[in-house]
Order: sequence, then structure tokens, then C-alpha cells
Amino acid sequence: MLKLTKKADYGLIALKHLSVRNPAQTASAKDIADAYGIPLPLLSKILQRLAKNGFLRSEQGTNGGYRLARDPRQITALEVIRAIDGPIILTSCFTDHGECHHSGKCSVREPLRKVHEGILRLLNGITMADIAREDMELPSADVDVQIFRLTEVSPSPVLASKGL
Amino acid sequence: MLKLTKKADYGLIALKHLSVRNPAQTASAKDIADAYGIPLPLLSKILQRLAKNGFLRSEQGTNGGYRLARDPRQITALEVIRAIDGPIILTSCFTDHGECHHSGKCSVREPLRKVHEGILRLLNGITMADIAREDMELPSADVDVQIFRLTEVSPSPVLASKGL
DNA sequence: TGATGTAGGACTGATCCAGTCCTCTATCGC
DNA sequence: GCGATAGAGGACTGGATCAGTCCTACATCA
Repeated sequence: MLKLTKKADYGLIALKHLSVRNPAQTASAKDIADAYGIPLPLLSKILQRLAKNGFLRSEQGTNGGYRLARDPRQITALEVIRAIDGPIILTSCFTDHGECHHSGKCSVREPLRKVHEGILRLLNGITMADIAREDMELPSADVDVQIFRLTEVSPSPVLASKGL
Repeated sequence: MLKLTKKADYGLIALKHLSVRNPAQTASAKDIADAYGIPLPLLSKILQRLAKNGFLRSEQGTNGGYRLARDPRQITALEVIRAIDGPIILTSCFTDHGECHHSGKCSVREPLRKVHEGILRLLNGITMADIAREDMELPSADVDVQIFRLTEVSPSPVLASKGL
């Protein structure tokens, strides 16, 4: 279904929240949960994991909370999503082990790997600093359309059609 | 989790199978299921849906089966996936209705929409003809990294790291 | 010492995916 | 015409995963 989990969403929201403010300032899980209507215990888990993975530094006790451990320009969306959701697997064909139990039968593995890499590259090209900017630039059209293009195709109305 | 369903996988495999061979030739669901080790009733449903959506033409009766209804160069991976899995939803923030129940709170909706569009554009740029080619070109590195790039980032070892 | 806050394991309900089962209809060859 | 083949399609089930809750333990500060 090609969907991000809510946990990843929440994680990105929290990191954006912390990227915008003064890096010296801490925000508690409760602060963030209240600000965005996220269930506190759920957000806590996410923040704990982000801290465990080196994105955040946590401080316990009164007036404690979380602050960024790294420059927002050095944190990519890909890293965050992987830390929260685990490895991104476009198709079960290539898991971490790299093997498809359909063996030589699965004929679309290689093409899908290209798509997979494209998505990873896309996510890897976005930092928290980008996300924190409200005026994030629109991707210039037709740039990556050309990446895979080997044959002619008529101008597709797919992207313009409602629904997606 | 950003994963394609097996149904979409199977659909792409079947379409590739039909794209490679003579377009006049039909292949039954059983033929394809046997060739790739896909459960027949499951594949049947997928092929039926592809036929219903105009990708395939079906012929009933003895020696019946499926054949492509359109030029493989005119069938994009995006269309196929959408036909089988339904609309691609990167985050529940923007559904078909385009509305986030978090209202104005969800601060990452716009950035994620950009990612979303990037993925759609990527999938829309791949046709069945591309997938049917074994020597599908590798995406040239660093092309789409630049799309979202507004800030500097150090060369990331993320893509090179094992696991992805 | 108590309030505040993080750390983290266990558990549950809901949803969705993958696959199965069954019945029905259409077409071809004998 | 009849039976084998093949598509059409609805109903159902087991399992996995997600989203969220609950509870306890530990750390820090006023």
C-alpha cells in the first residue's frame, strides 16, 4: 500500500518541532504530544527510539525533555523513517538478506530494485532542515521522469487525475 | 512501512510476462501461476481486476486466457499499482479527500506531499516496456537528490550501508 | 520527598493482507 | 449437446502488523 506508518509521521513531526526551535531548548514528550494531538505514551516510545538512535538527546527529571543531538541539516528523512519503522522494504522479494524465496522466478525484482533505490534516494535527499522550512521547494517537474525512461510514453494524465 | 503488496508484485509479474511475449498470444491464469509459483485463485483475482481496468483483454473458454489490451509502453507502473492496491497513500494525512483530521496541526503534511509526488512521478515514469527489458538502465546517481536539496549535507553512507 | 519526566516491557483491538473456497457463466472441441 | 477448460466474483479465514493503552521502574530537580 506504500504507506508511511503513523509512528514515522509522528517522529517527523516531533523532529520538525525540535528543529524549528532553539537547539538549546528542550521540549518534553508531553509538550509535543499536546501541541499536535498525539497520544502521549505513543509519542514517548517514538522519542525514546529516536534518542536511542542518536537523533535526540534526552534529559530526565523536572524540566527535562528532548533536544536535537545533531544538526537538522544532517538528519535525513530516510534515516528517521528507518529508525522508527525499520528497513524500508518495497517488495518482499528483496529483504535484508537480499533473497527472494521465489528464487529465479521473480522476474520483476531487478526493475523494482531500481524503483526502490529511487525512493531511497529521494528520502535521503530530504533533511529535517528542509522539512522545517515552510517554503520547501517544489520538485522540478520531469526531472526524475527521465531517469527510467527508455521508451516513449504519451503525456499521462495520471498525476493530474483526482484521487492522486 | 512503505511496502508494495504481493498482489501488486504479482500483477507486475503477470503484466511483464504478457509484455514480453507476442501480443497476439494469450496466457491463462494457470500458465502464469505455474510459471512463477503464484497461487492460482489469487492471481486470477488480480488478472480479473487488471482486465476490468483495461490493461488486459480476457477470453473465456478453452484456449482462452489474457492478453495485453494496451501497448506496454503506455502502461505505467503507477497505473498498475493503483489499479491493484488502490490509491497510493504515503501518509494518512492526505487521503483522497485531501484532508488531515489533525487539521492545522500536522506540520509535515506539505513536505510529505512533495515526497509523495516524487514517488508518484517516479512510478509514473516506468512503463511495462521498461520492466520487460532486462537491461533496464540504472538511475543516474544524484539526479533526484538535488530535487529537494536546499541545504548542505555531508555525503551520507546510508544508501551504502547494509540493510538497504 | 514528591512532582516531573524518561525508559521500556506487556498487552489489546482494529485493520489489512494473503490465501482459500465456493458457485456461476462463457467458450471450444468432440 | 456435453464436458472440459477458463474467466467472474463473492464470502470467508488465519496471520501479521499497526495504533494505542497500561503498568512499572528509574532519574532529576525543587
